[in-house]
Amino acid sequence: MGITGLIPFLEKASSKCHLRDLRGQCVAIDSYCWLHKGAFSCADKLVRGEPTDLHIQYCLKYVNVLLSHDIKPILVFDGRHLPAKAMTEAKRRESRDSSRKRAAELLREGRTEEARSFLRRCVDITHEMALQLIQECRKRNVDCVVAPYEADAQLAYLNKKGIAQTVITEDSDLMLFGCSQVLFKLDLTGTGLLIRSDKLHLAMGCKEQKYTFDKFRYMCILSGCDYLDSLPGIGLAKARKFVLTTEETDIKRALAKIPAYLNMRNLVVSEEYKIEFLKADATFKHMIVYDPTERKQTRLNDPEELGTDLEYCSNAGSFIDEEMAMDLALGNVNPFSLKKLDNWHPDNQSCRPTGGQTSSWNQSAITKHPSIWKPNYQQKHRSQVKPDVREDLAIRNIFTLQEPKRPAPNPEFETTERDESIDDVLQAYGIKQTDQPPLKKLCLTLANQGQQQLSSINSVDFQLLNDMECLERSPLKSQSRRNPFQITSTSISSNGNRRTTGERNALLSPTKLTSDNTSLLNNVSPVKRNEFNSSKPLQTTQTTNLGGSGKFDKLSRFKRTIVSKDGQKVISRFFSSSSSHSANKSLDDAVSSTEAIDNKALDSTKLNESNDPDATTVYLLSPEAKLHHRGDKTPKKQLFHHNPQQNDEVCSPPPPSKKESAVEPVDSGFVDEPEGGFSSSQKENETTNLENGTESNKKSKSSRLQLFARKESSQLGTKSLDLTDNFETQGHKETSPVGSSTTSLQDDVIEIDEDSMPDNGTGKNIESEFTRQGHSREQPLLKATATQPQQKLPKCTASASCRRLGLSKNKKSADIGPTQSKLSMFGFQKKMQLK
DNA sequence: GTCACATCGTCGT
DNA sequence: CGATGTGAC
Repeated sequence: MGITGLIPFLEKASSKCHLRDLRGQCVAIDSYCWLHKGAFSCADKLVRGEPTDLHIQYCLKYVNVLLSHDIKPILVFDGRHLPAKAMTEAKRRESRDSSRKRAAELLREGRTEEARSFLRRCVDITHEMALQLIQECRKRNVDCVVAPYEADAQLAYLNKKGIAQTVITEDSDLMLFGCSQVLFKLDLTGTGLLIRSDKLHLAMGCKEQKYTFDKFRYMCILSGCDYLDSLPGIGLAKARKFVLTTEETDIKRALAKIPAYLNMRNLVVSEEYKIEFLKADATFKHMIVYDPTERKQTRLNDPEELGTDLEYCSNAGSFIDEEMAMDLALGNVNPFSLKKLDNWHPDNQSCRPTGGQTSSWNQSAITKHPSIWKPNYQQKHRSQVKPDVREDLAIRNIFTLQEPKRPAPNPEFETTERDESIDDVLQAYGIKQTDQPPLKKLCLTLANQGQQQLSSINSVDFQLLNDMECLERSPLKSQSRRNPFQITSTSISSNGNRRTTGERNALLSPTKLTSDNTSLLNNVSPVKRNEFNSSKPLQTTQTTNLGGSGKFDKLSRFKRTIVSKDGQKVISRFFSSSSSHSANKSLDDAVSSTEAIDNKALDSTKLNESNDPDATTVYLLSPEAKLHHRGDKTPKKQLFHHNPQQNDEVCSPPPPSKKESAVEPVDSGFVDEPEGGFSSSQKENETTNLENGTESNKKSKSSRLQLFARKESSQLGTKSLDLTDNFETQGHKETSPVGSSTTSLQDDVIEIDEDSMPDNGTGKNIESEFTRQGHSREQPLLKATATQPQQKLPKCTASASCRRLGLSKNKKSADIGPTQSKLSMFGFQKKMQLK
């Protein structure tokens, strides 16, 4: 049950967070949450015992999203039930049984819809499901741990030990176990609510000096927790009042004073309650957990260290023998029966990851994260405590075991890496220093020859050059045999829409990622980057400093916005109304359908249908968003129309939407791009490609479009240019997707002449904008053609989005205006208006 | 204002 | 599991 009302109570200790803010970290996940949510998609099958892996795939989507943000996930699963929770579990089982019976009755009566709702309520997350997910994770080299008892304590232990810097869960109990920071309400777009324990005093409403974590925990237990019901009439508010009022340090004596402090004369604090309170407290502090690096069970905190009488630890679990404990932690045994189900062992050579393969993932995926099960993991990877993507945590290439890809930008570099030598930096990025001079020379030459020449050089490289110069490091020496930044690969097949596996691999290979360079070194020297951005017209990143404060954290939350011409409407992805729920199939349909739908076949059909040279479209969705909105009927996708006469063969176009005249809020990705985050964008594309190879074309096109936008922004004046040749392969026909493009460099604004776009007057135009340096001027940056129903817009409200984030509707940002307030809330807000 | 309790949604398309 | 609404005190 958690602590009722705790998350809203902790509002002041919480902040909206995007996974990009956790880049480079190791994160421990309460996998039950994902499995439980995922089980909703196939509840009837699970209840009936029919084979399905939809819930597993749902979890893997989350794993994928984490990987795409350079985050090492550790999936943690519940183990045995604590004696203290036996009652709760019995009640749940009872409830599930009655739901099942009710569902069966309704089914017999033919009331299938009602039956369905009861079927959902009786889904139990079994260890077999957990094992199914664990096995998929093993294939991908994603670590999993089954807790001896509750996952909560295990998560807290991984956090306490420094193995995981953040914990992801939906259960507010995690805060009581002492996690330093917990991410709640994570969605597939990567946004969540981060609560930090060092801010808890703000939520408690007391001075930092007066605050102790013990007080917080006492408050929560008093208000009622899993291990102890609250005294009647005591909730969070009264418990808070009490723990802040009493000066009594001995909690047992303090408890006796509750009625007096709270003016509740009728309240009786029994001796039994006091003991149960101390037991509950000890359960939170000393629950048995598993240490994967030591390979043994231990307690979350040492009772001796905290002066806790072991007598009170009776509800905190008991130890089991070492070998069984290991098997339990690995997931090999059923936690309750201890029956052996699997025989996986990290030391066993035959248990190496083979790569993921599911019905919708037709690419293998093996992360290169070091496993926590490797001996001396913590000694070897101590730097994990300090986020550092370069050595330990980078997902170098989750597709293959090829050479590492240069890691995505890490905001942490701003503070931690600035003093490194350029050699170190370049090496860290897998760039040989000898690779640099020709590029540098070329850039300088071209720069000297004037702006016109720059159309033939990747402006991203110019940015890199500048950053290198800004670093003022020792001159680089010899000539390179290979320029890692040069545009080499052939990303587009001549048939335009379909790539062979080889072509796809080429597209995904590290050397292909020329666009990664966008801002690699920007992150090394953001200050210099800013200087560069403001002083030179050749601007390739969308870096924006909304507040003009120079604070990089604000920079990192740069917002690319999509605005109307008058800039009135502000619509974020969160304002997008969710797609209307289609009429549910009858339960009979769902449960009796034994013909599995071949998604792959469906997708390929769509792809073929979409192969229409007259209606080339490009998704502007972020890869994360695409995870959500796949398929041509999903409403949140934003289509970008190209002039077919421009011989655009960028990639396979998705089938044009049926209602081209309608417009839907533009979604993310395009606006959600981390600053300079091209590598991450690419990576995300790769990751999402895992799900479905046929998606790769449009996704990579989205990526290129983003680059395209940036490249456009780098051009002065009005100029028509063949952008794609700059970053696509030479020798492949690929012309600018739009005819004439105008840019306004000073405002980082790109304007693509809408007249060049064949929307035939049926589409609505959307203008997007980069705001920069606090400019309030809203300039059109990109006009795109959208295909979504305009009618959905009014549904989108700020309060709805607040609710979604678990924030108070009344929450306001004091120092910024309403628009920027929203911007800061969502990080990647967009403004949009429809004509 | 605070708390207790009941009810609903969680996915997917 | 949390979010939300309602009613009692």
